[in-house]
Amino acid sequence: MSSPSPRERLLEAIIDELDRGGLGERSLRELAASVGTSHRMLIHHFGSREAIFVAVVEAVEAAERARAVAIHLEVDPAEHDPIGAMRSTWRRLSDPGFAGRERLFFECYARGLQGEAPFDRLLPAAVTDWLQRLELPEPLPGMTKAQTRAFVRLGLAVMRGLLLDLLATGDRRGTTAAFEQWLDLVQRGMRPPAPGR
Amino acid sequence: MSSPSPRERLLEAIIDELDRGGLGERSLRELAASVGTSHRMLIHHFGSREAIFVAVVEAVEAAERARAVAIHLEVDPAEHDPIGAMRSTWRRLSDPGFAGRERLFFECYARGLQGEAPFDRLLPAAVTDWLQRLELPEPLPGMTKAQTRAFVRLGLAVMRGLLLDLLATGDRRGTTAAFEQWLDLVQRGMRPPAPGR
DNA sequence: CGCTTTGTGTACCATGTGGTACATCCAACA
DNA sequence: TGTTGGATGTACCACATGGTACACAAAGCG
Repeated sequence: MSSPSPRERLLEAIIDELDRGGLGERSLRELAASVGTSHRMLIHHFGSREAIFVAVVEAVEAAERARAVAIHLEVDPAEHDPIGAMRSTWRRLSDPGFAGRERLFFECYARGLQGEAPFDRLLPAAVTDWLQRLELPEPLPGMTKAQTRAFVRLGLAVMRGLLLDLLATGDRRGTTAAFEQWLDLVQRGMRPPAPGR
Repeated sequence: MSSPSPRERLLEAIIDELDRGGLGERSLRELAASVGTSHRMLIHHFGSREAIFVAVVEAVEAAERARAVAIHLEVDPAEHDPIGAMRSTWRRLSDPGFAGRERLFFECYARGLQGEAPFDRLLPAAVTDWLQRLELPEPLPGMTKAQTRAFVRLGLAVMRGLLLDLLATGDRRGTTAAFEQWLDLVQRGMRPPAPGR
């Protein structure tokens, strides 16, 4: 609640700016100009260009973690409606308002894959964090524990894959239809094999 | 079979090099040194740094297209074993030998998402090309045509999402288990709802 | 009040950048 | 043979880069 330090204000402005346009090969000066300061100030408050990237990665990571927690809370309360929880998760993820943040996430992810510091520090958590957090208290019906883990992992991949599709095509309707297809499969798969109607 | 032009040889060396390490913020000089030339030569044969990136994107795009075609051919011959085709596709995609090329693909993809030229020209084809190519001649049993399209789209997302996971974690076993979970779901979903055993 | 800390602007630095000019080399070809 | 055209090396250009030195202003505090 105390007035934020200039560093915090700057970081927020930077991330806002990166939400549009990403970081790409931007120089300190470009970045500074786009948030209304001088490169001198960025160096002063962050120490170096690299340190800015570190701060950005940490922010992206924190946002990702917060999202995982939020979804965890939503899924967990054993209301036994995983389908509904998944659907609302997708609805939130596919909100156009988040597109910028997600593009930034994937940019960091990809640069991390190439071993570029400091983006690579995002990777270990990018998958395992979610898997840990989404681990279900007990196996799904008809599955072993390992299968359930694999299923959750698959679910994460579905979200990421469709998100990648959505960001590239902008086709929210089509990707949502694909997601509904997923929910359908899950629903059918979770019914015992031969219910005998 | 004629001896390749120096430009072709250079491009191949460059892409080989990018398979390890990506392009990141590499300068002409770094790039030249890593493939054993001078930056002077790269400019001579390509015209500009940007033009090199164009050539790289085209190569990545061509590789992606070739992969789609190969899979199309494998899936199409109506041998009615889509599960087997998917499995072998995943086995091929998850081959560690392709990891470099896939990292490069995702890097280009992410940079394209940020609007960075010339990577953005990869995006339109990155999804629709696959969907067109994988379009099934007739709807899957129990699905409308639109649902079948959505299903294929979902399948692409599963591959991409799991690939992203695999590249980050290196956990081929775990991601393959997740993929098997997917195949399982598909298999169960494709059976008519109540076969009556 | 003076003193210190912090934020900011101006000017600067060495280095690296993409790109060019020009000379040289070498192989193909008449 | 001489000539030509592409490949290559050296040297260079103007400019942008990340980072620094230093001066100055404002605010907190004794």
